[in-house]
Amino acid sequence: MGSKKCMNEKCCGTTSLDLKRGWSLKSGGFASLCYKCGSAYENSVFCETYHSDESGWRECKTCRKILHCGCIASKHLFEYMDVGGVACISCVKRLEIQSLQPMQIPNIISGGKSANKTSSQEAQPILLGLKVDDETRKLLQMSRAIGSVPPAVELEKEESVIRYTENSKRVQSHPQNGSSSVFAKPNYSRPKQGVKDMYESLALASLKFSLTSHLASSSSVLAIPAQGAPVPGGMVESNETSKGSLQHGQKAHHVSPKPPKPIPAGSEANKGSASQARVPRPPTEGRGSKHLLPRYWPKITDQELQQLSGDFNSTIVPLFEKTLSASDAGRIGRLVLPKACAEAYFPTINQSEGIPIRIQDIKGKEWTFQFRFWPNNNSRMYVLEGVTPCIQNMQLQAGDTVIFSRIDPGSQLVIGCRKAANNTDVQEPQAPPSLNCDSLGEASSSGVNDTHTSNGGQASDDPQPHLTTAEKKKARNIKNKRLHMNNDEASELRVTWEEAQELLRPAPSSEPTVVTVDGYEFEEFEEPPVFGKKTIFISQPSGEQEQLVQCDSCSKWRRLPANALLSAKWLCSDNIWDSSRAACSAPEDVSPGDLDSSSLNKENKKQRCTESAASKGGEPSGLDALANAAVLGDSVADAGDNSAGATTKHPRHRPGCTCIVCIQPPSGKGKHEPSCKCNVCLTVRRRFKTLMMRKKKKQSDREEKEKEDSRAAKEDIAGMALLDMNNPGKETGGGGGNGDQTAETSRGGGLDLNCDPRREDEILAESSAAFSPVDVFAGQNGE
DNA sequence: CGTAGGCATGGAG
DNA sequence: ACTCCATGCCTAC
Repeated sequence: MGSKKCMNEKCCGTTSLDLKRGWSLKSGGFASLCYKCGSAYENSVFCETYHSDESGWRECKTCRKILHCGCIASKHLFEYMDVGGVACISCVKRLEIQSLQPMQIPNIISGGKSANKTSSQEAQPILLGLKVDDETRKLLQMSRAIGSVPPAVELEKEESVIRYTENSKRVQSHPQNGSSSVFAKPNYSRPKQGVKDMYESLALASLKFSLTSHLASSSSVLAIPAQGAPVPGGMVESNETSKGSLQHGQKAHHVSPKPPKPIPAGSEANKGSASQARVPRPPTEGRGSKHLLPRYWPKITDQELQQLSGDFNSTIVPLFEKTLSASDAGRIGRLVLPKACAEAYFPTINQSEGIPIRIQDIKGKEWTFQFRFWPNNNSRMYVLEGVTPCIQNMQLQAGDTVIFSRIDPGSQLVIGCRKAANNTDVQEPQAPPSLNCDSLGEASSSGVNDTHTSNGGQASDDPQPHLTTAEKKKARNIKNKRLHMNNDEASELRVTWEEAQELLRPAPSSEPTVVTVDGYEFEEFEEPPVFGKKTIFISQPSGEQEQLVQCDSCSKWRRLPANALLSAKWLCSDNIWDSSRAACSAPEDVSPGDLDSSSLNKENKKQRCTESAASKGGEPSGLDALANAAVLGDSVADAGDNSAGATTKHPRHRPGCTCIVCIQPPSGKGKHEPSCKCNVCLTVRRRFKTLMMRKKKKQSDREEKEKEDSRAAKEDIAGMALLDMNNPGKETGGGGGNGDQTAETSRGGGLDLNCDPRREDEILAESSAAFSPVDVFAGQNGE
């Protein structure tokens, strides 16, 4: 495979066959370019055989992008770069190799967009050296053989030395002539990420090297810090070698045993299973994968890679990965692509609208996304649009990782995923941690997925096996952002949680211990609660309570004893109380119409509830009242009270809704005993407690604020406060006030059934004159 | 009013 | 000082 010739007869290289692949085409594919003449050859037919063995990455002197890779062409490119020639396929502005004499130092090379930023700062070449002697080479080769040395630090046969100065200067020395070419990074005036990456890379090498140093403890060396120069992450220690490494041929000494920034892959490597080591793989070829942060390096095990390659019967080239942010995984469906990755591995786009791009998932299913960008601060922000279906298909959420790979030949892009090792950081507590992309099934390898985990690989040993430091930070970020929810969001969650509580049932086997708190009795259970099937409690005219439950299979409603405890999933066949109804084929206990109509509107329902309860002489309250409204009441209404007319108020109220509105009892009726332990009373007490706390807090806040503001425009402020009182929760004060009032008045002083539950509570808190849980019912009921 | 698109902003590195 | 990018915000539909 590797032996290719440039077909351009005028190519300066003539017979040499050094083509560099990775030039993206508008078609979405990639071309190979002769780095000498720039001739492009579609179909990436070159170099495949070299990728695995000769990968490495270099920085283009012109554009500063990381030209990478593993192909032999890039290695040659590197060599030419060493002698001053630059054939960067990324920046296009190639310097003819012949135009420079060997070792002519292209100190500042024009071309890169940041080239103009360079210049003046000619830092002394304080070096971070990477020097290898034969012994080291053997060691590294061994390490590489077991997968513990990232390609990023793989060796060149010529033992080129790559060094980085403190100020991001890069020095290369070439062993063949013993001299060095020094060229400044265009914007080395600031510590650039790319340099940090380099540091990390070297640090990684150092770490891994040290991890494998038992193989040859006496051998030489890797990362050598500069003279007193602090090395990011403190991964290497200063050493005299730094001076030595200035001069080619001088051996660097010594490996710093001090681990660099924790790069978990390293620790994995330490586990010895090379093929399963989740090693961050440095950028494969791609135009200008410059400064591709290690966090984006695809972390995939050799085993995964092999398996996936096998699955696809092709060569899989992991490109990059990204941990999904909240917005990536959100409903907007926009996945922000790291700029460097987008520019390196995706087709070049010139229009903001971008292009549709087709990406396969592991199953071979093809997704089409819109690959586009937005102008952003003189730069671009690349996004993939329309990813929601794919994300959902893979059941990914924030904190999980998507991995982009490429299938060769053909350059088909593949998207895979890796679930966060511990979703509890960012996900709901009940979500079990998962390492697999369920939707991707077993074929999760190839960097595209986490096959090894599904194969019972080593990941299970390591709580956070594959997370890089950056990822952990990101995870923390996500976590923090989640924690930094504003009050509104928190309220939303509270509501959800309260709703969830309605589904909690005591464990069947557990007996409650009754404790009294503030005069209220609570049942405590030894066993954790279980989620039960949501049911509707109803009261028979006889006063007997029942509950209605809907079959998860046929959706028919069944009447069950009130004390029946149901699992979250319930089928007719589970009806042990009524064998005649223990099959889906049995007629429904309650007509669907009753239930459907019950979801119409609350106001109607409330009225119906009142009417039906009154007419039946019962004293339903709370959930019972709701249930009656939902079932019996609706029946009544359907039979004779359709004239009431449906409104759109409070459409969320449905059978089983336990909001404070729905569970209120009819006016003047249904007062329970203070010690009543029914669901309604417990719920009300709980809510009452919350209300009081909020009220107190709100009052104190308000008082404080009023104290501050009272000096200025007292009357106006008072007016505003009055408005606020009238419109609690309204951020925009004035406008809606009258309308709301009118609405409420028209409902006879009742509640706005459309109101936000949070507001609902506030209204309750402020409108309830008497603060007994039971009176909360009555108080809001227009009495 | 809800949603989506597009851009702006600001924190982090 | 600068870039990147997560997310907020505004506007149009």
